[in-house]
Amino acid sequence: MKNENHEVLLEQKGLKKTKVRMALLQHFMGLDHAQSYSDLQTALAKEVDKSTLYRNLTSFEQAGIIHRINDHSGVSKYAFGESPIQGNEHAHFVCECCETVYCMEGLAPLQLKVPKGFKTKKVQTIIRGICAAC
Amino acid sequence: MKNENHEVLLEQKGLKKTKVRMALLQHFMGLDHAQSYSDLQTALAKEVDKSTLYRNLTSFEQAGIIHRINDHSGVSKYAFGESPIQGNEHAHFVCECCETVYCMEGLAPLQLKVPKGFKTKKVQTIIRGICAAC
DNA sequence: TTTATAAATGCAACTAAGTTGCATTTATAT
DNA sequence: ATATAAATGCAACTTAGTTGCATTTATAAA
Ligand SMILES: [Mn+2]
Ligand SMILES: [Mn+2]
Ligand SMILES: [Zn+2]
Ligand SMILES: [Zn+2]
Repeated sequence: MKNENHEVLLEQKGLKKTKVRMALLQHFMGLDHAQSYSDLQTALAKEVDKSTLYRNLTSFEQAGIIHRINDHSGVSKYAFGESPIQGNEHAHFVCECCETVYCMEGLAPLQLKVPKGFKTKKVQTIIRGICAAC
Repeated sequence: MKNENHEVLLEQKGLKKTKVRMALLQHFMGLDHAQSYSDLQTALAKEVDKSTLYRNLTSFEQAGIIHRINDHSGVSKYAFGESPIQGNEHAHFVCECCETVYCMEGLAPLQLKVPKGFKTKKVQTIIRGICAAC
C-alpha cells in the first residue's frame, strides 16, 4: 500500500497527515480553479470546523502547497501550487459570469514604468472576463 | 460668495450639498492617495456615522466622483476621480512600507493573451513596492 | 506495543468591515 | 414659509475570518 501523491507532499513539507489535511489536499490536487472557504466546506462534505479549515489553509499556504488569491469579491480563494510571489508569477482570470477563478499559468506580469522615487517589487494582475465554460 | 470646487461638483452630479458630503469631498480633492473608511473617519474629525459615511462613498462612486480600490489588504480604499473601468484605466501602487495606495494615472492596462475560449473584458493591476516617500 | 509529546482539532466567543431598517432631520424646490 | 424627498444617526445584523482553550490524535521514542 504505497503512499498517494497528496500524502507524499504532506511528508515532504513536514506536515502531519491528518484526515482533514488529506481530504483537503486531495481535493485541491484534482482541481483546475480556485476555491473559497465555503467551496471547500461544501466539497469536504464531512463538516470540518471553520477554524480548523482556515488554519490548514494558512499552513498549506506557508508551506507553499497552495496560494491565496484575492479576486476582489471580498472572499479569499485558494489554488493548488506555490505562491506567484516566489518565482511562479502568473495572472488570475475571474469569470464575470460564473465567478470562477483560474490561474493563468502562462501569463507573466509585464513590468510597468512607475514614477521617479517609486520602486516596483511585484505586480499582481486580475483579468476579468468570460471563461471558456460560460 | 462664489461656490468652491467641491460644491460645484456636487451640483453638477445632482447630489445634495450636505455637511458630510462637503467635508468628505473637500478632503478627497486635496489628496494624492487613496483613503480607507477609517482614514476618512479620522480625517473628518467631527465623528460621522458609519453608515452615513459608507452610503456617501457609495453615492460618490456611483456618481463617478471617486473610485473604489481593492489593494488586497481586506479593506476598500477610495480615491478622487472616476472609476478606471469607464475609460480612465490605470494601475494602483501599494507601498509595502507605509501601505499608502496611489493611482498611477499614466499606467494603462496591459493586455495579456488568455487561453482559447476565454474573453478578456478588463484588466486590474496592483503594483507592490516602495513609494517615493519611504 | 505502549507511552510521551507536540501539534491538530472542535467549540465558543470575539473582531472588523460593511449593510439594513427605521425614525428623525435637513436641503432644496415651490 | 412650507412640502417633500433625500440624508442622517442609531441599533441591530451579516459575513469573513481569528483567538483562547480544552480535548484528541499523529508521530516517534522507549
Ligand atoms: Mn494562481
Ligand atoms: Mn485610482
Ligand atoms: Zn465562467
Ligand atoms: Zn510608502
